Amino acid sequence: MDVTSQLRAAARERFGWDELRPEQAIAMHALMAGRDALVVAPTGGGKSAIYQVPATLLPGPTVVVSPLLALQTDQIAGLAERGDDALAAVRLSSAEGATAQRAALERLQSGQVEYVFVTPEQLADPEKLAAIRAARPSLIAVDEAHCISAWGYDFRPDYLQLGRAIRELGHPPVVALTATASPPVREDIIGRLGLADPEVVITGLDRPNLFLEAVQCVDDEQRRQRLLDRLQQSSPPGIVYVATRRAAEELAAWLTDTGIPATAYHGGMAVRERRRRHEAFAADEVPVMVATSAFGMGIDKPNIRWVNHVSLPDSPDSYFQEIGRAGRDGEPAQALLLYRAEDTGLRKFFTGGLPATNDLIRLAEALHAGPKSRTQLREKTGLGPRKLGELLSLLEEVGAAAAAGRGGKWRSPAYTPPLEQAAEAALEQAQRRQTVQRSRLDMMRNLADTTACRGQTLLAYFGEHLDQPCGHCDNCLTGAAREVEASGEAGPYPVHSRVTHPEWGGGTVLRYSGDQMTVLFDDVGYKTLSVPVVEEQGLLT
DNA sequence: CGCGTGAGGGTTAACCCTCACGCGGTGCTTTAAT
Repeated sequence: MDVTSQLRAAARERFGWDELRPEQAIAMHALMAGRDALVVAPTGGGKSAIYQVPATLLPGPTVVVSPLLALQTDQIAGLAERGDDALAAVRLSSAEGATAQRAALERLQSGQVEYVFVTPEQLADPEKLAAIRAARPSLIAVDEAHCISAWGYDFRPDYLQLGRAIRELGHPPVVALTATASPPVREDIIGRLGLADPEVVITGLDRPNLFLEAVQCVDDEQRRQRLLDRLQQSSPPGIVYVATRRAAEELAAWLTDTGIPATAYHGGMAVRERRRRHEAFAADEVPVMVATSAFGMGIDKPNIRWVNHVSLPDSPDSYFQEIGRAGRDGEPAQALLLYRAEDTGLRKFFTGGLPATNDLIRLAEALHAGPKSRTQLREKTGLGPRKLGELLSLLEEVGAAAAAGRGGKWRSPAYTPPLEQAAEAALEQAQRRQTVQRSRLDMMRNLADTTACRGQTLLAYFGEHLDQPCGHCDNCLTGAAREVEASGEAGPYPVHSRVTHPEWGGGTVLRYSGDQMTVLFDDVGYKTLSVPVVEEQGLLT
């Protein structure tokens, strides 16, 4: 039986899926042939199948790396529902007691388990990693892989160590899955995981049933009023995204007072309360959810009619992910962005500052004095766990830190640069990342301000090209998009061609709009340039 | 980075301005005390 027939048979018999979509099949074939893959596809687009089906055909267990325990719980429940021993799944996490963990590992060693769910933090534990390695995994799936980029650098540093964990597990085929990833994020995922010539599968990102709008507001009062006006005309269920926990609570209370029953949701609430509210929303008992970005991954509710933003997201990546939760059923849905110029301040703050040179030097020094565990390094340098993770990975990137064997310790590599030089290189690396992140925020601002077609602008950001204006945004509706289109310069360089700027280096042309062009530079991120200026001064080559 | 807040000073006395300061998201983990 050939691979295609095997995959089809497994999908039908084990999971009850009669058809495999072409994108699913392409990715599965790559994995079956021993290759890595990166899949960008919307939630609910059958991403899980891409690892679940090949897992049943490959000889060993499959390691599933997933960021949230709640997400893992749902996925394990979904597999258990099939009632098939060949789909047995276990989880290693802080939610399991010592006894449960031992039992899970024993089942894993004796070959009774097909799927092992873990967080990146679990793989950072040398003993657990060794136990998983002993079970000889034949496939690794990294779900919600954009978390590497979004969280790895400061929030959850173990995300940056996934590449090493994969190597230590013998680098079986790896599939990274996410609903959104702009080119820099894709590059980050591939680089960080150490994917080798992966099969990259990107499904259509345009969402014709989503109507996109953006309105700039002068103050919060006006913004609230506009939101209220809109909500009074909209049918629930819907999500309002806000930037802070306090705003979530206050806005939910205010809407409720005004006659629109709303519930708040954010990361500061007790886990049980969060789950209760999430379930109430899923069951249509709560019509309006006012939430921070904590309300996101794992929401697979088909009938969300609108997603409104009452603050500017930090990037088109986040924006796309958040509005993407509306209209999964294919019925018309609205995405309204109410923003203020001042919103960018908070986002810049969240991006974080640059590390102190002193801290970098002290850490490099401590490593130089001999191999140390994280705990020892924290004692030696006085750095908090999060900061330590961030600085360690920066030093690792510039060759001034490395894992010392498999014991979870860190050391200075043999040819480590001098302390000051290492610190300077690490700082430059952090600066580069900050510059790129800020350019993504600029692009978000751009997307909000533009009078051009928003669908085209958004897709261009992701490196995709829409031949025609999208026809489902406010600017298309008013005709503003057509005017911009009509005044558009014929670009001197084709879309997606490579160019070089004297100061910013190499980049890729993404889009022309009016007399502006957007270029994604490898080192400094997204830039918008004036086409006449570029032509007159011969800025690009 | 930029907002809201409260203290303090200045004063045509009940308010106005200035300035400093705190605050702000995302979740894993593990552990100590009830």
